[in-house]
Amino acid sequence: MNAKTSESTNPHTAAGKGEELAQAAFTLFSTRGIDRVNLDEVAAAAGVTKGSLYWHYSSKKAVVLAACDLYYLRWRAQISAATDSCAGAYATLEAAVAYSVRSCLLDDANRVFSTEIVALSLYDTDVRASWAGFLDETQRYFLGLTHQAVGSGELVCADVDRAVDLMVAAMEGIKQIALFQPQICGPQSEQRTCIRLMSLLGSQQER
Amino acid sequence: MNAKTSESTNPHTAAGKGEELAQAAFTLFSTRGIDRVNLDEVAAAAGVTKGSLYWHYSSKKAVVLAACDLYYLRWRAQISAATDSCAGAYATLEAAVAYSVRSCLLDDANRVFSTEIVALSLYDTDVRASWAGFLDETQRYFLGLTHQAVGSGELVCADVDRAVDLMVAAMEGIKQIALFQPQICGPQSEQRTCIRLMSLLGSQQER
DNA sequence: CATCAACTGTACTGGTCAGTATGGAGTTCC
DNA sequence: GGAACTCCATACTGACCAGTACAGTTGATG
Repeated sequence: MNAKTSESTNPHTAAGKGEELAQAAFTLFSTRGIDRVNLDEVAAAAGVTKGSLYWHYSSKKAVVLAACDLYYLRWRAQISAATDSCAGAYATLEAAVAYSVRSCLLDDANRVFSTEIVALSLYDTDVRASWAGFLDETQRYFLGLTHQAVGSGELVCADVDRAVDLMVAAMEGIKQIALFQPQICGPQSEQRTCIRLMSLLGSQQER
Repeated sequence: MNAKTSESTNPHTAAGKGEELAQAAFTLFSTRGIDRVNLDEVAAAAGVTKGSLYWHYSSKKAVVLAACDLYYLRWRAQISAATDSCAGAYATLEAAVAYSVRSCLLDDANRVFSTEIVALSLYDTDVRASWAGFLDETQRYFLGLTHQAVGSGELVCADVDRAVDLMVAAMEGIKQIALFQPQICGPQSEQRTCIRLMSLLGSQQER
């Protein structure tokens, strides 16, 4: 009960050990899974020991939640990096879908981490709430872009809300199924997947 | 190394303790998760002790794989029960999708078990191979029905293979997302989800 | 210099649990 | 009747690991 609580919920010491521990935890969790990584390893990967880790975080669950927050931050940074050179809502939407598909199919760390968190969410309401917020954020992100693309006449879609729902669900499903069908991870399949997902959002209008 | 191997791979003693242990394991695993259930509990739920369990199964992993096989058996039984009164490929397809959506959205045990197995598949190649076979079976099931419906003129679909791929992926995604959006589990939403998924397979032809 | 707070390391505890060792009970078959 | 096999229970081991106790160390501040 030191500064633990404020640290884990509000890591104001940006590049401090708290942050470094969260990064080490994320790296380990997303390669070997949460249950298979102990906090001694996390601490060691950050260059400290468990005694120090427990000063920054009150429990393993707090470490997991910090790793989640880091994952969200990185998603935001990467999705905006993948789309910042795009002009127009439709092009942005295409780039965002392309980035998401790529990370679903090729980024093992992404798959491992999200699968682990989903499994944890079955039993832990805090983790579930955290991940639900993130899912909601991504959904709203795609929803906003799709509405923009429809508004600008680049896209025609009868029911944007449901279309985005379905597209996001399909994306999650593809991420999961890719683990069992590695053959769908090739570049040509990746592109076809993007086209299929985009078609769920409506039909593109020529100018 | 007793009769363990033959038992776990070929449970010929149909209603024996081996089967009963697998059922107990499935029930426990699909409510509390695999890591959170120990083999003493599994044995106790089947009315025996761990010593007996280890005569029937060589390891916890063997118990998990037996529970998987039980899950596959039950899926086959339930999907055929849900469709056996249907006349025609399209009606069968509709009923199969409706059953799958219902079990995705409302059946917690189904969600917990499959999520746990997917998470385990990240690290265990045997479990992954087992689940991959099941995914392949379900995919081929929907593929066969869709081809039939197209062949009989009830359905029009340009690319059946890709359409089924996408529909199955969307179904998996919906199952996962439902954990975080309980509001989509209502009956009216369930029906809309079915219609949406069916529309992925093509457009129905009036007779 | 004394004091306090931030931070870290070492060593330990307590609980959990997969897997093992072993000694049976019941049955079958020679 | 005894040998062999099937099935089961009791008791134990050994490893793992989250969390705790506590004693530093460092640096800022009055």
